[in-house]
Amino acid sequence: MSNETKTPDKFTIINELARRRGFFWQSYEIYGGVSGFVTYGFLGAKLKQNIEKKLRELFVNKLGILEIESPVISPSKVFKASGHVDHFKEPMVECSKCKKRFRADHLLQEFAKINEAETEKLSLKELKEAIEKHKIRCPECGGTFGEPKYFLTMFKTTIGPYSEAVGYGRPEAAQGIFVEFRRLYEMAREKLPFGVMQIGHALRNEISPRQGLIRLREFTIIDLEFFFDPEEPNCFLLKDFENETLRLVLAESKLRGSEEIVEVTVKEALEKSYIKAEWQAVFMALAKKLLVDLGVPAEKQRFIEKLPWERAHYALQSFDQEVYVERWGWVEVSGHAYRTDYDLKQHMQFSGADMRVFKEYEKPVETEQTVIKPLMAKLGPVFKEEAAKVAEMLSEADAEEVEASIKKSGYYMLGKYKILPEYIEVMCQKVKERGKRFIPHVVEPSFGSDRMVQFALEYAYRVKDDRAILSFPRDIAPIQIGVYPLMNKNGLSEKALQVYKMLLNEGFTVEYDEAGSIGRRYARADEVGIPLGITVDYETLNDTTVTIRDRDTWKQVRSRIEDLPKLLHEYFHWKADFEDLGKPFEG
RNA sequence: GCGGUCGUAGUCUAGCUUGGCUAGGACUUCGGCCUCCCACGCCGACGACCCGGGUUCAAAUCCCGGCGACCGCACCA
Repeated sequence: MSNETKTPDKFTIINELARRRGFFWQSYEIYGGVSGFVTYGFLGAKLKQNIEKKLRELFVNKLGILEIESPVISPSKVFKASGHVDHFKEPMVECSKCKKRFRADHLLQEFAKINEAETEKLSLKELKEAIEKHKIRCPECGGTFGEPKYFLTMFKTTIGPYSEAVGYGRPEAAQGIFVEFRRLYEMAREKLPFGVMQIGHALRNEISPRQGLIRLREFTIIDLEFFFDPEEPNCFLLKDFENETLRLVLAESKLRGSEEIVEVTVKEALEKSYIKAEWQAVFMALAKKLLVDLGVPAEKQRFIEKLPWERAHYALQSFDQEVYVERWGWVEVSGHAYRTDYDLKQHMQFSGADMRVFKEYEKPVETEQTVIKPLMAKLGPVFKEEAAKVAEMLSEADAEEVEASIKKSGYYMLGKYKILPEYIEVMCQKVKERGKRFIPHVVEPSFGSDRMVQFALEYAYRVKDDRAILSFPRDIAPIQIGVYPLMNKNGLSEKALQVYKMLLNEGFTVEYDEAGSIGRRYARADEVGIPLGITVDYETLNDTTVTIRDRDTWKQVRSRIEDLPKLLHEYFHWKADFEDLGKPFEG
């Protein structure tokens, strides 16, 4: 604990509030705590669920997205194929004198002026040699460096009792979707475009995670893989979103050293090809809307384009959606990557499974093709045991090239084999193609669930009369309604409990509180962001009306108990405002 | 992982220099009183020296190690 009398910043206050009221806290506290792991209390868990629900409402239903759940542990092959084993690591060297660690490639870039594209290709051995060749010493103390070593940011484990069966904890949920592509495509009734989403835990062994919910070693990721035909890249929802504005920081600005924000409509962004894929632009517009719905104003959001060397290995173009927070400035909340056919192609290559889809032409295309037919009766006697091999090579050879060569010089050199005209028959074959096979392209919006929780808290937090209030949008508040007897006697609590039970049966998330003064209970409720408070007072006993209190304005209205279910359902579905809930009441 | 600062109830903190503690206070929480609508007041209760080792008759206090936090460096495909 520091002695400084600095006033704590918003992040500190929110994390303290979160811990005190049970939104979330660092896990394993009784053993001293481990950074990068967090436990959500029931308020936090509920808030997170509500945020995820909100995302589902926006992304899943309208687009017919299929939601799945796949394992966290995968066999090593999956992440070898995906490229993570190769890319999800950093070469580090340690100074033998002061023990400081540096990125080996960064040292070469800085002190030997070797560019990034080249340092990336170097092996550990080559890195070591390059460091020695350029006589690079520790920039801190001038000491020499030890052997370069990779730091792998994936969690590694073994599957079953055999240590050679290496498994990895997934650093993203996307691969769980790609590896199941064939089955999922079938479930999507073999039609493009379609999307698959999953919400689940992911693991990254961060070197030093210390920013609360912003950087965790185990976190909840939401990956949505949207598959489409690159020849039909049009988005059928574009009309609905083309006039939405996006605030972009383009790579070209960043190259000029500027973080200038250009504000354009979705339509303009596509016309000026700031964004390459229509679907990606629409997902970005949806992502912006999601964060607005979570309470983050549009002007506190931006999309920043990644420079080529900043991009993940799979991405052709990618934008990070960032939210401005007081403590750290702009922080990523979602990534929007155009992954092309990279992942499916890799898995196709590594697994041998065919990841292509079949697309039928409107009319079958008939083409005439020149085909070489090897005549085994001739090849056999000439090439003996090599005849089969020659025949195979022939059928794979370019027929037109063979034909041309024979016409020109009377023979064709197939590698070291001399092919004479009589060995083959050149035929003209009519081929009817009904369609073609191709690997779909993918755009991926990917959200950090925990960060959305953090940002929802940050933007919900305000102070009124020295009291903390979490002004969550009403549909993500963990608790919807508080029910309070004005006093704890004369039958008020019995009546309040009736109201409480009635609202529970109506499906609301309700809390009953009779402890302490009414003002204290309102304050407690404000602090966890309960939008409405219902108070049973002496008038209730006469005319069965109660007061309803608004968290944000502290205003109150009066309504009949029997009208509550209808009014409240409307309120929480944004079909009614607070003023519509009853007659104004002065306490 | 390195360097600096630091670790006392749910929270904020006093005590540490110079060892003597039955560890003090405030807020919160819980129980009670008060016709009580914005953390009112009054009575009462629960609750802590980060962990381990050492020095000592005696350790919250001194020493060593570990763990954790904050800030900076590095890292964040």
